[in-house]
Amino acid sequence: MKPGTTVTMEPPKVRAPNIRDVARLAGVSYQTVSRVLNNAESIKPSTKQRVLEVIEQIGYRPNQAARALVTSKSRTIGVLTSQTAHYGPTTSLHAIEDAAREAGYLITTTSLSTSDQGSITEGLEHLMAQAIEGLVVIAPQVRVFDAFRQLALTIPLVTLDSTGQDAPRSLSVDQIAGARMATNHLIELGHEDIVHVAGPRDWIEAEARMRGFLDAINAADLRTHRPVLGDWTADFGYHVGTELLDFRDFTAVFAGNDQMALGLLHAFRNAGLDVPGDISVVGFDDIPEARHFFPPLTTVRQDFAELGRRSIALLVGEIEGEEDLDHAQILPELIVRESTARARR
Amino acid sequence: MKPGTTVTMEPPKVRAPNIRDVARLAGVSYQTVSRVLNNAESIKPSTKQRVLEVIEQIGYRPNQAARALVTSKSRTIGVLTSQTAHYGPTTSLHAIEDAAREAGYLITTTSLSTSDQGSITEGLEHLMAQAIEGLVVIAPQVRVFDAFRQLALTIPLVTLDSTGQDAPRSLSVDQIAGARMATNHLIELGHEDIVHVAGPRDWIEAEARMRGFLDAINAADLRTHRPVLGDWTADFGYHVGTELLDFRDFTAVFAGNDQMALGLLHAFRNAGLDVPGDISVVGFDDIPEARHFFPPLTTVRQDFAELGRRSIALLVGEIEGEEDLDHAQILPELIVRESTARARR
DNA sequence: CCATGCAATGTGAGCGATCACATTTTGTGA
DNA sequence: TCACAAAATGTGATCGCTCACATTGCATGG
Repeated sequence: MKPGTTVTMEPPKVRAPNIRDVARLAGVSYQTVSRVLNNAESIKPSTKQRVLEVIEQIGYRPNQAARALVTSKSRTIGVLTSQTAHYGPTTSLHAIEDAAREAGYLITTTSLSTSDQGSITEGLEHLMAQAIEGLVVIAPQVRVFDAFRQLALTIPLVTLDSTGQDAPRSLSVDQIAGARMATNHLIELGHEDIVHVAGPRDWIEAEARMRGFLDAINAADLRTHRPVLGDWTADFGYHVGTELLDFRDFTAVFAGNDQMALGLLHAFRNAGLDVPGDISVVGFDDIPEARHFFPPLTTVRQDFAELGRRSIALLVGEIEGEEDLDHAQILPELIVRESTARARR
Repeated sequence: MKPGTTVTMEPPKVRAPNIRDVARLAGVSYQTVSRVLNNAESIKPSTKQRVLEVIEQIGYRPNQAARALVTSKSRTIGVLTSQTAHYGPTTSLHAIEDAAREAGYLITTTSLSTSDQGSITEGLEHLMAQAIEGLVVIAPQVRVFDAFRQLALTIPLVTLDSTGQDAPRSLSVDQIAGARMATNHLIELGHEDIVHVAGPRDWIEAEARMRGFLDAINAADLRTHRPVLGDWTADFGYHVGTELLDFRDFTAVFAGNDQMALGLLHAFRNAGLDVPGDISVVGFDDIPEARHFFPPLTTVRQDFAELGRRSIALLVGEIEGEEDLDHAQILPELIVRESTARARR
């Protein structure tokens, strides 16, 4: 085999303007230009003006790599998210991007297709290779914390989780309260046999909703079966709905999210049952489509955008060493529509 | 120099190890370490091995900023996306992230909350400030191209659009064909009065679907009203569905996406109409929930993940100067479920 | 009129890597 | 045995910027 012939293409002569080009054209030193770029104080307004004009004129853009190299600050925040196209995480992500951009930070996202330890570690490594200054974990699974600890990472971390106790810094919608609200709503309607279709085992959110459900059940001195563990999809809701009808007696279902609720509605309809006449169904999230389900879904609304914004506020605060950060939980809201009614007796 | 005389008691800085630390510990020059990092050819296996061991041992991570500075390559791809939590764009985005990571590129995303020219330009500027080497535009609106041209950007661009003619490099699901398939399906069922509820005016995808619809209508010598322009949401579908019933005669609706179709189903059901008995409805996208709508929705499936993967293949190919890139359109697929039936006469 | 002090601006060094080229080591055939 | 090319490794310069410190300009007061 021939030795690797490295095809070195002649780089175009057109080099991007640098700080010295600006300095020369403005008739100042490069340090003065640097001061203008960094809003230093002792700069004569007329000088600043002149420099800014040159920058504008030649379309100068500061080289972030050079800046990052010398300051060892990347101004980049990493986001680790699970690879789901769900409404909640996506909405939060958009809000995070907006908020970060506004705070002058850059976002790099890595999504996890699988939730095994290996891919989590790999995703984290990928982000760390970019020298991120902070990390946001959306829809976190418990294992993320293990991976984080294992890598002995020291950057600030904010998780959009639920319990607020696993991670030192976390932020969340109070999902336990939300689940309690949903369950109590059913209890108040007279339901005594309520099934909970939960999310996957290792999702913190799933666990919190389950806990809220069980809290409410216990407080009302009711009994229940062990919650069914699902995968958040409508398909799962449909299948479990079909199966449930075969071997369980119940008058209401509290689904861990709206998609699974949709599948349940489908299954019950197929079986000739009326919702809410025969069975009441409650979801969680209040995705924009929930009000157009048949019947329109009673669910728990979460403010995902607010969650995203606050997570960045928290993280940036921590990166920049501020005190008194706002960790308060966000309260969800019960939205009663037409999928719930008094229990038949 | 005399060994032993210099007591190296440097104050242990909390500095991350650099290439020279590795070199010293491995007993080679920094250049050799660099060669190992970049998989250069002429490295003795034993040397390489030793260097890799040191790297592993002290947890050395190459500094991307320094590398980017000297190579003027950021290995970063920007993604510009609209701030919607919709299934399609989100799925593509995840696929893009995966594919990019695999190709050794980093993704930074910017989402546009509004679609005015200003915010598009701002979003592009934000990405350019990171020296991105390529740009992927998801769910592009026509104005993005104007902004791109106006900034006189010279980096490779791939758009996940539909028509494939506005941009020099674009990749798409053949949405015109998809819309034609959906419409022909209705025509074959004997429908003669078909309404199209389209997406927003400045979305290329909306336009392509509209064009496919009109093509099919014309080919069948049918007449139709001017399509209604919507906003992709279920809410809009619901409202327009209610209004349509008041002043138009039709037996079928082709909705620009599944969400609007869901809203239409809701509106028709509210009016006491049966789908598909009285009215047939077709959607577009095949979101995972579509099969659980009431009734399960006939729709056009797009392979969003494949689209995302191919967009990165295309972009990376272009960045690295390859030839023979695959621009072939991806064919969508008609999924017939229960929301369509023969026209009543 | 000059020492003083502060505001404004300039100079040299270096962040951590790669590039181009220089140098040493190794392998080969005459 | 030795010239000599190829393989392996080393040295100096440099990317664009910020840092720490040095220098200049200019009003002020004694």
